[in-house]
Amino acid sequence: MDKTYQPQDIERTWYEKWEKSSYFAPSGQGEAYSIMIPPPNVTGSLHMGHAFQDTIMDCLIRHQRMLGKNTLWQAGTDHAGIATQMLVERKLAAEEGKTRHDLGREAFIDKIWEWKEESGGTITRQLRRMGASIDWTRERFTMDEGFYKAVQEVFIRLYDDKLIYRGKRLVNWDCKLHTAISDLEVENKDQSGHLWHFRYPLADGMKTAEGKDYIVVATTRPETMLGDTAVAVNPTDTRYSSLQGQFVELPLVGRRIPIIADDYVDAEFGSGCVKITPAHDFNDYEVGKRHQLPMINILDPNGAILTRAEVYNSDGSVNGDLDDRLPESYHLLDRFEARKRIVEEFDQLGLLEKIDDHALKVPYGDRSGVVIEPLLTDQWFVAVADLAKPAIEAVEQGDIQFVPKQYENMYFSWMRDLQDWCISRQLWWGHRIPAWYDDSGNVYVARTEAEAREKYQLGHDLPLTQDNDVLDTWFSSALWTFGTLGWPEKTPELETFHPSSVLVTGFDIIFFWVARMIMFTLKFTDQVPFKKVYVHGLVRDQEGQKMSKSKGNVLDPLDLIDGIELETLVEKRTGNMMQPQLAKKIEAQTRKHFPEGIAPYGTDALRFTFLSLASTGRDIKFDMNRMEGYRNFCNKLWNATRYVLMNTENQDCGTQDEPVELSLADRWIISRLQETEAQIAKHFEEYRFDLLSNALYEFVWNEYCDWYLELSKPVLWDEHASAERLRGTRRTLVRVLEAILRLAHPMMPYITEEIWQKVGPLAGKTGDTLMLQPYPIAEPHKIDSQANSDIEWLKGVMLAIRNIRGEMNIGPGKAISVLLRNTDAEDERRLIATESLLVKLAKLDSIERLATDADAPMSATGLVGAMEILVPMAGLIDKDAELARLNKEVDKLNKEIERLAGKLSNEGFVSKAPAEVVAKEKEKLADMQAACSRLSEQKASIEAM
RNA sequence: GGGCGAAUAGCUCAGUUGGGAGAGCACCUGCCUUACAAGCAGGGGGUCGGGGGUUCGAACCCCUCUUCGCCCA
Repeated sequence: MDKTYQPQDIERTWYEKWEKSSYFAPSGQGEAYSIMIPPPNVTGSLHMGHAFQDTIMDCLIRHQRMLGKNTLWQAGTDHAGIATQMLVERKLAAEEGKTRHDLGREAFIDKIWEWKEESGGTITRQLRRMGASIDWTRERFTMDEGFYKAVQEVFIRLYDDKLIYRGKRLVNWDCKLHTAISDLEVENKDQSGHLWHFRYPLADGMKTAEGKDYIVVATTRPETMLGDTAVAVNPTDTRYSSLQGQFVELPLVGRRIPIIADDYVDAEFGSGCVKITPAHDFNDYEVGKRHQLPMINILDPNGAILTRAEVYNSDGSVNGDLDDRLPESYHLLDRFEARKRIVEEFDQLGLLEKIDDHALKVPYGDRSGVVIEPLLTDQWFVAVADLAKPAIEAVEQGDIQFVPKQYENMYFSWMRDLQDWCISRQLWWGHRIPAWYDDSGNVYVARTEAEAREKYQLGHDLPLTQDNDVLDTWFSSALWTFGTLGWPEKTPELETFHPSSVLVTGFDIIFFWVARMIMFTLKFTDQVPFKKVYVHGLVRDQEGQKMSKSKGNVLDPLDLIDGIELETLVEKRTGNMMQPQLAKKIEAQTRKHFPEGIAPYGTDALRFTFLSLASTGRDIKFDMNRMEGYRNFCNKLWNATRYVLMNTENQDCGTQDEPVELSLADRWIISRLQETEAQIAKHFEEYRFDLLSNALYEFVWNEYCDWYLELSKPVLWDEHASAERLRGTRRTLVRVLEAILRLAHPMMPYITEEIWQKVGPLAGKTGDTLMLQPYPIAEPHKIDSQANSDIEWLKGVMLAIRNIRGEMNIGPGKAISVLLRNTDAEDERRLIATESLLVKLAKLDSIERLATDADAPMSATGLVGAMEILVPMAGLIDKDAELARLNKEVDKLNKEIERLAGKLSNEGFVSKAPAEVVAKEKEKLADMQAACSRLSEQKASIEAM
């Protein structure tokens, strides 16, 4: 083996071997355990969030596989409607100078498929590098034929059950992409804008309480006034009580609109009057519905002013009564141009009261980057009220449990205030809505046109055209757990692996995905989609910022695995940017954070880092220093193995269960292994990957390496040791290491597999791969509390001696003599058991006992319980150094004694605290007082010399 | 404005019915000791965001304020 751990040498070959050997596929034996990957975007590449999430899933699935479950981890990608369409459109424009309209719908979709075949697999290749033990033979894509069948089936059944309807509703409209988009795709940005205060003249000669012939409304979007259909005030606002039910004359358009009263209006804000534009604002839309106001749409799909407004009644039906004319000078004027012009015109008319600066949130499309307009359009909706009820109950009753539990509140709060879900998108790429229309606009929903004719008994000559829209990608994602297992067919996979065991996901998509999966899955399978939802935090950069391409702080997980030169990293981060003006800043930032580029850390170190960061918090700040620490941990494990192999290969390790004699150290490390196994099992149970990885780290480094390997040396290097004793130690060395490898495998699959190939056989294990070995389970009868306390005592003695060496500057090479005083029977017993170990590990010339009252030569002193450890100072140290050291100790003890004495002299504590707590404190105080007086005596005697 | 979350060592974070403040990294000192300098040994460092309350006892429970983050209006 190399002297240092070199991850790049071992990773690739193992993954290929595992995959080729079908180790990832379900075993077909045992209880089923399944995880469905949250499908990443087919256009995407692996980012830190994926890598984090996939590490957790892989850790879970490998653990369950080793526990003997019939495990399925199924992966796939979603078709990402907008993202994919845009990507291929850009490519088409760049390469052929064409738009999708030049090609037509079918040819364009063919182009997308071509692109998908060539480039769609990036992320799955990257997943392999992460070591993800996915059953690739069952990889799914939301646009697969079989999956489309499930999507259609769900749509048709929901429609037939009246849970899907089509209607004219207000949606988030992207004026550049010409489609409705979901709330998830809208990014609200803080911006400083203005609040324009307009005077609206009162009709019919009415006057306000103050005698004015107008009222003032304030708006952040003046252009929408062309579509106003009311002015609202708070019903309790006495300033306007006489005006409720009266009318204003809407300037520029001359429309007569009512003054209504509604609680929605905040009397304290502005003038207390609000203009109501139901067709262009979500709040106004609700107000309009409450008051049966007409809705007047003034914008076209580009966000320009229409030549004629579209007027609807509050139920969405066409209103032919109201005047639909718009001022001619605004026709086809862009919304922002119109805004300017309207403000000017109000000013000229003397109707502009004032302009205030105003901070507001402006919605932007996250793909297009343009301001989103609420727009009245014909869209398909899912009526979610009936679906939500069982979905809420499933969580209330515990059929689905969130981990951590607090996220259930987040889920409930959203589910109890649910809006109907707009599922149609005006795109070409996606699942086309299975609905047909005749010339008079009647809707027929069926799988095919032929089926529609049959189902609705339509004549062959009735012309039908299919709906042009496609479904929201989340609509298909909501079927992911059962749609990918073959539903609506009753497949064996569906029978075995549904419901899935756990969903691993970020809290940011609880609403958009998790909740919808629960609703749809319950509706169509009468099963929950998953029994648990493990919700993890979001990965952020070292400054706590969200990682995003425009901020230039993204890290590619593969660069952390393979390493990357600084210049390449800078180029990667600043090349091909949406906002090139940020490049300089990003370059500087990158050079500051990664002055040397990034070293190759390997997959296992990256995975271990993710796991150790997976606590219950919402933010995960990724810290390169921690990853370096865990790379070092891999190296530690590597080198511990080298030591074990050097001392066991081609030697008698008791593989055939020959008789052995186990030393105290052997019994101790076996005992601690059981405790560690129990701890790890508990942490797995509770999804505490941070505590889990920490428990492993602690055991491997601080116990196995720091103590057990050292304690094994005196045995293995002892020429007089018996065969049983040598065998016992060798067997323990390899067996414990082999157990460590199995314990660690779900976290660090590569290094453990590589090492296990050598260590496994020495521990008597057979099998081609560590992956399929049984996971270690604690055996409580092997917990040896006496061995534990004896070794703790030994550590105490070692620590006392090392402390004296360290502080007295006695080099590690220099052997010293030790005197022991005030030993009790237990100390004596332990001394006999460990003397040879102490002599070798602490590098001692001799250990001698002194009678309890005997005088000692001038010595440095340490305490283990009541036992004094004296290191004679002759020729070694100066008096002052030892006195300083003792003073420090005595001061520390005195502080603690003062605190405890105070506590125990408190009447309240002694009478009210539990008796065992009081007894413990008393004992502690007595021990410390004893220790303090011993050290003080020692101080006095040194001073006297 | 409403809701949620966070604030513990220089940094990143643990801290499980309330009972002696921890880890890793960084720092200081000494060591190339035959597994490992990506290491070993020893050491220093915290008013647990501020204030108030409950309690014999609070990092932990309650109230309040401050700062930061996210979601919603």
